[in-house]
Amino acid sequence: MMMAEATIRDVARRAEVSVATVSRALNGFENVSERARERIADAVRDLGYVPHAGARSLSLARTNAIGVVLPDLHGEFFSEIVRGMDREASARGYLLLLSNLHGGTERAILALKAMRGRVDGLVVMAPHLSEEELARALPAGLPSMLVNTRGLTGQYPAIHLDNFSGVRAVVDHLAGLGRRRLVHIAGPAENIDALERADAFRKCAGEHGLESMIVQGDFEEESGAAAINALLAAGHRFDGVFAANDNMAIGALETLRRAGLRVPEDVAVVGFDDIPISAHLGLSTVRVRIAELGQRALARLLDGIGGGPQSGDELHAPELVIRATTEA
Amino acid sequence: MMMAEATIRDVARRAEVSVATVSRALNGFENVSERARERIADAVRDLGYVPHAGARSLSLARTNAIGVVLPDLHGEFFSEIVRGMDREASARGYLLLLSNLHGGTERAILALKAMRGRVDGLVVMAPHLSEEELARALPAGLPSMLVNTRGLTGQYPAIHLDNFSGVRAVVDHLAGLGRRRLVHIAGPAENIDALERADAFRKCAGEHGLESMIVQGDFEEESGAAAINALLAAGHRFDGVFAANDNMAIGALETLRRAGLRVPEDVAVVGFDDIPISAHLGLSTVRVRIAELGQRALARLLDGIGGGPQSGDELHAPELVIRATTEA
DNA sequence: ACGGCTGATGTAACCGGTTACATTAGCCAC
DNA sequence: GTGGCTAATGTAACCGGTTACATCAGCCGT
Repeated sequence: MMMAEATIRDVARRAEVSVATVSRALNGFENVSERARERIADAVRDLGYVPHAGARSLSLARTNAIGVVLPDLHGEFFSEIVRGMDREASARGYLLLLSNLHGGTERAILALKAMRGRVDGLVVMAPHLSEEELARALPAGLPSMLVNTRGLTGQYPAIHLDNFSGVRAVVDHLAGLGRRRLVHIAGPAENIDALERADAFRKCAGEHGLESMIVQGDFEEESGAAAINALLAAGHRFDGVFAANDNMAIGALETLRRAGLRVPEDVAVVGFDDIPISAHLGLSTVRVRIAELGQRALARLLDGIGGGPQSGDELHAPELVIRATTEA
Repeated sequence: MMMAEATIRDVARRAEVSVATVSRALNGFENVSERARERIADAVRDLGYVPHAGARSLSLARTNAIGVVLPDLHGEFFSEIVRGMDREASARGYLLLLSNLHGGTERAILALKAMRGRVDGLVVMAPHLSEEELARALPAGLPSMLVNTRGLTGQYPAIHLDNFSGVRAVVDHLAGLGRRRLVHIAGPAENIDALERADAFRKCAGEHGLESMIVQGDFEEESGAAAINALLAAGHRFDGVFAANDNMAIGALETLRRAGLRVPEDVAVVGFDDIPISAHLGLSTVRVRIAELGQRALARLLDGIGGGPQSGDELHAPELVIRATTEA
């Protein structure tokens, strides 16, 4: 059972035909006689021959694989985006070559270069690489799709989460409920989504003429709790909290209740992401269909490889989900 | 910027040396003159040369990639096991080639064969493939590690979740609390973990001399709720529920409370997996360190490829987590 | 009977790297 | 000056597929 792996030449020898004929037979060409076809099928079975995908892609200049380069992502987001990509990839006969970007800039650049010659295209999500670094690292001539990554607009097709429309829906909703003093718990400053959400919040709250303030968080539950504790201790008054993600919203929610405040009567709470737990807790939030975003990114990339239009930026719109933390 | 991608021969020509010298220089061999080294470095920079990993692995018979073949997994489990594998892989300079096994047996076999020549080893989790199918599908000569997969013991190294010890801890715990009439909500019949948990439950409950029954679920939250509803409607009495996973336990928990039963006073509830939401709901459960399992699988596989001992089966022990649904 | 056509097959170059082996240059000792 | 040694380099085969092109057999019409 542990025989050395057979090559196409072994098959040719055993079937007493040439390698060209074997190759043609295995790839379903018409011009192969029935006799040859049978002999080859027998030889393949006897030898347990499986084509060497690496060699194949070298001569075809085509790998049937797509490289996926992601930063260190939190559980739900990571698995959902990969699931979406996988859905599209396997439907179209592609494999996914995964590379997580831990470590510094240099390692990230190496990781990107390691994709050359392994994949037909790249989906890159690299929020912490600068525009120049990214331009330097992306192998020239490799079709690439940028996801939620700043810069290089126009040079590469990209797909972004439409943070602005999500935030606007939240602020409109809170304003519609008559809330007048809002707090935004922001995510880490180096995160592009966190920044966009904070900016959008500032702008939308301003348009509604609401009193608003922004406190810093880091996307973790504890930072949401800490933010609320600090505000309460400082004697701040507010009737609505909008956290940049659900984790922080949950921390905020539990802290508010522990402090004796009623949600939503005294304070309304809204998150962002719609992670599974949010439904259980009745948290109003903005649903991001992450899998769909991943699927869409891959679909556009593959269409581009197939020769379709290499269109520019695309926005992926999220959706407001109203639950108990904003409606009695 | 969109020049055709340079090859090592282009670099050699521009640096006015042979391809052999370029190859040696780029791979850090000693026997290359300083002068040549510089000229080559210049040429590489000017041309934006990036080695073609596919060609490289063809001649080296080494890809620095590991194939990961998983069934359709639910969010948390999928992302955690991949995270664990990625942690180990990227620490050792390997990439992960991901293939999800949707579709039938034939597609699964094709997916496994597609790995030949792309990877140096395989981590396979294929609970729905029979032993013969698996033996037929695994490319001969490709080091493989089986995860939570029945059969082929001895032929391939494997790592399994130790369902038995987890279940025993649960039943011991419930018995220790004085519970005497237990219900087990089982997972889908074709799932190996579900089967093992149900078997272990039967055995352990028997050893304690407890009254026990098993009802069928499908790992989804709704099936947990449905199971409880059916039992209550039928007038069954019980003081402990052990669901084969947390999702079903949560469905059961909410249904019990909605029916006016107190948890844990009237009925204790235990799940399995320890998904993040369980901590929030105070659900007692069995924690499976999934990432650790994935990491361990990859580590053993890589050790094996490196020539280490190809040891046999390994059990991955989970841990009982006691929370509010079993302790007042 | 023969030229031309069609269909099956084989030969060998190629994809882009690595590397065994041959070759050359440079240096030293005698 | 020459033989022997070492270090640097080049040539070409090889990894395992694909495919352009050449070849060849068989069949047709005239």
